[in-house]
Order: sequence, then C-alpha cells, then structure tokens
Amino acid sequence: MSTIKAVRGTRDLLPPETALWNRVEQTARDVFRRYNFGEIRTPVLEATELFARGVGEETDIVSKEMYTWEDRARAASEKAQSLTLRPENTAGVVRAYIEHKLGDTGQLQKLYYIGPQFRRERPQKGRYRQFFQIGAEVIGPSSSGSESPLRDAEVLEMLAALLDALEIPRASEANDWKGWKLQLNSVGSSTDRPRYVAALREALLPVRDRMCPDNQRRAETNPLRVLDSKDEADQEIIDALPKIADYLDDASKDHFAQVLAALDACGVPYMVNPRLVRGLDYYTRTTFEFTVDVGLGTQNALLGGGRYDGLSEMLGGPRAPGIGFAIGEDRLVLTLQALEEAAAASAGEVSIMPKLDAYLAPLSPAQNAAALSLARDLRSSGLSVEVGDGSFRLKKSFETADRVARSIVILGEDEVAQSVATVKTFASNEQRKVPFADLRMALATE
RNA sequence: GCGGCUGUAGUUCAGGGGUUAGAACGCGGGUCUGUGGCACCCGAUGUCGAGGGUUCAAAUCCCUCCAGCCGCCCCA
Repeated sequence: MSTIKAVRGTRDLLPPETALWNRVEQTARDVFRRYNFGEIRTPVLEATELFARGVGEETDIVSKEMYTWEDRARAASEKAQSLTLRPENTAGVVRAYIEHKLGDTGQLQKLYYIGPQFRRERPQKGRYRQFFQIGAEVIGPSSSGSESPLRDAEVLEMLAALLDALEIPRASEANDWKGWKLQLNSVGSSTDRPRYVAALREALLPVRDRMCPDNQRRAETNPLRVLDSKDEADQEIIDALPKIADYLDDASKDHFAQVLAALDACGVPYMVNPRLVRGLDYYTRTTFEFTVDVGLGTQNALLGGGRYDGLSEMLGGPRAPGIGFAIGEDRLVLTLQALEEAAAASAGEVSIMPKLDAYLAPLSPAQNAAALSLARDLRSSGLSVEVGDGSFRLKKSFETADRVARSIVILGEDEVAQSVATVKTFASNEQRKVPFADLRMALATE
C-alpha cells in the first residue's frame, strides 16, 4: 500500500526550522507594534467574486492559479456559491474594512496579518502552492491622511527597519550587492494608467513583430509586462517605448516626489525603476519591490506592494485609499537560512541550538516517578527540563544531556532517599550535591 | 502550463544488467557494574520514488506516472 504524502507544492515545517519561523514572526510583530499596527485575521476562504473584482479577472493569479470550487447549497432556498482559497490577503482585508464599516470611525486603519495563501503554480524553490505571507495595510478615508505620501514613506521605512532587525544586510559594494534592494515606481492614478496602457499598445503595434514570441504575446495580453522583459535583443525597442512617468498627472508626480524626499530624509536607499510593474490590477501610484540575491535563485522578489487607492470602491465600498505590502515569509526564511549558512561556513562553526536548563537522569526505573515529579516542580518554576528514563545507561544519559542541556541532574537511590540530587554542569565540569529544595536556584543561576 | 536534470539506509551520497546493495555521519550495544565529550570493536539499517515492460536475470535498460530541483512563465 502506498503511503500518503503532503500534496504537491505543500510542505511540513519541522523543528528546528520552525524556531526560525517563530523568530521571524516575533520580530515582525514587534516592529509592527512599534509602528502602531494591529493584527487582523481574515478567513482563508472567500467568495471567488472578491478576487475576480479586486485582483482582476485578467490577471494570471485569478485566471489560472486559484483553488476555486462550487460550494453546494445547504437548502433549497440557498444558492450554491463559488468559493476560493485566498491567493493573497489584501482583498480580504479591504473586504473586512468595508464589512465592518471601519471607514466610519474616521480613523486611519493600520492592520497587519500573517498567514497561508494558496496559488496553483508549478512548485519551485521559494514558490509553493501553500505559502505564507506577512503583510500590512494602511487604509482609511482621505480625511484620515491615508493618501499622504508620508504613509508610503513610513511603510517603506518600516520594511527597512524590519529587514535591519532580522539582520539582512542592505546591498552594498562591501557585501558584493548580496543584500536587499528596494525598487520603486509610480504607475499612476486610475485615470493615468488606462491612458498609458493605451499609448503603450499603440507604440507596440509597429514594433511587435520584431520582438521575441513571449513579448509578442505580452503585447497582446498584458502590455505592461513587456516592460520588465529580460530578453536582451528586445531591450532597445523597450527603451524607446513611452514611459509611465510622462503620463502621470501633476498630483501623482508631486505625490511620488514627496515619497522619495521622505525616504531620503530617513536614509532608506532605493532605486527608481520606471519599468517596475505589478501583476495585480488594484495597484495605483506608488509600487515597490524588495529583492535579495541570496538563497532564492530565480524567485528573488522578497516582498512587493504598493498603493490601491481605488480597491475599496471596486469592491463596492466607500472611497478608502490605502497602501500595503506582502512579504513572502517562505522566501524570507530561505534568505535567513542562506545567510546563516554563509556565516557558519566563514566562521567554520555550526550554529548552536539553545540548550535546556537541565536534563534529569533517573538511574533505574525505581526513580522514574521521583524524576518526573521533580521535573514538574522545576518546569512550573520556569526552567526548561528534559527527563530521561531509568532504563538508560548513565553513559547514554550523559551523552544525551550534554547534547541538549547545560546541566545533568542525577537521581539514584540515595539521591531520592535523601532528597539531594547530584548535579554536574558541563561548561565548568563541576559536580556537587544539591538539596531538591535548592535545585531551582542552582540550575537557574548557572 | 512548457523545457531540462535528479529520485538508493534517519541524513549526505557511492554503485550503472549477474546471484547477499555499500560508505560516512547518526542510531543501538560493548571495551567501561553510578560519570559524557576521545578511541577501538560489534550490530541494525532499505518496498533502490510508484506502476508496467524487455531479459534466464533489472537498483541498473525502456515506457508511464509521482515528487523535488533548475530555467521559462508568473509572483511573494
């Protein structure tokens, strides 16, 4: 009989790797707290319509990557509903914003989320069918300042702070540009963009036949994507295409200039990339992407985001400009692991796991009960403790203890009878007798 | 969705038609009766990814499927 395996593109995260995931999430929560963000948790399941309208019917994500099915009606009076496993979380957050009338509070909403997302793509390193995103959104009525370029700059500065806190270096000459890089662009308002796309389509018409097959297809289906084509031969043609910057209205231009000025003031390094385009329809004005060249191979986009000033209205809500981002948590972890590996290789050391405070070693099964009872006391006082088994030889207990703990507590017949344990601390190699009552102090201070 | 590479002990990998499938690390035991890190000795590792085919004989050759990785596409 064949065994059942995790489905394609999904994976189990096991210790000790999960400790790194927890560290990443803890660091993110701490940074978000300092910037006044609160956590939001939205359902994994949403109405298909949400993504069709928010992300865009024509995008790859919606047109061919979603897990969608007809959920059967429970009663004759109820209609079957098309449901989808969320492929991203921004649409869900904005849906919740509208549903709970958060705009009526008049307050700026600063929300963050951490959770699984689903896209049915071909799996690869850094690209999974169930993957995790850490994201945040700033949204509210215009009167709350949600449209201010200060919000854009604050979000970008917060991301730089998060990556700094995780000790991912900034790309520089010193580290061979193996760090994070911020690229940003303005794709214009909801009126600028259609004008630009129309101009782009027109400009592509006469030159289309001279480009590679991929770009010919893009020129047809998604002209913006031609801009970030890597095809060498087509670069000259692409350089000559109209620039989005020339189609921005004055308000958008001024907004972008103010974002850049604020970033300069905060010392956040960036590169303006006029060709940066995003794959989701809801983006307007400021868009950005952080890339990193370690550990990710070809999937080097660590996080992406931007403004979505018209999204709430597209979902039938009030006008509620916003800006947000999503970090690929899987990719972030992959990056940290690659950096850790590189550091360990250059230091010639393996990274050390945090050790338990004590390992209790009963010498025979007769001491098992006493050992577990003592472990209970120590654990309840906050110490981390592992308990062996009386069937283990002392030699094995020592080997195990040395691997996982800072001290070994030996419990033989005499020790249990007198309530005095034999304690040996590995670092100092010092052994002594400690009354049970003093064990907590002895183990904690060492 | 397209193209390429790879699937062998828990892990990292060798073996590339021939009878009993290997190494290292790890694991269990011993030298060493309540004292580890070192050393030496012994031991167990397994549906050779799954299914089918060719052959006297398949881990090895062929086909199909599954999975991972690399590139494309796309994106976080």
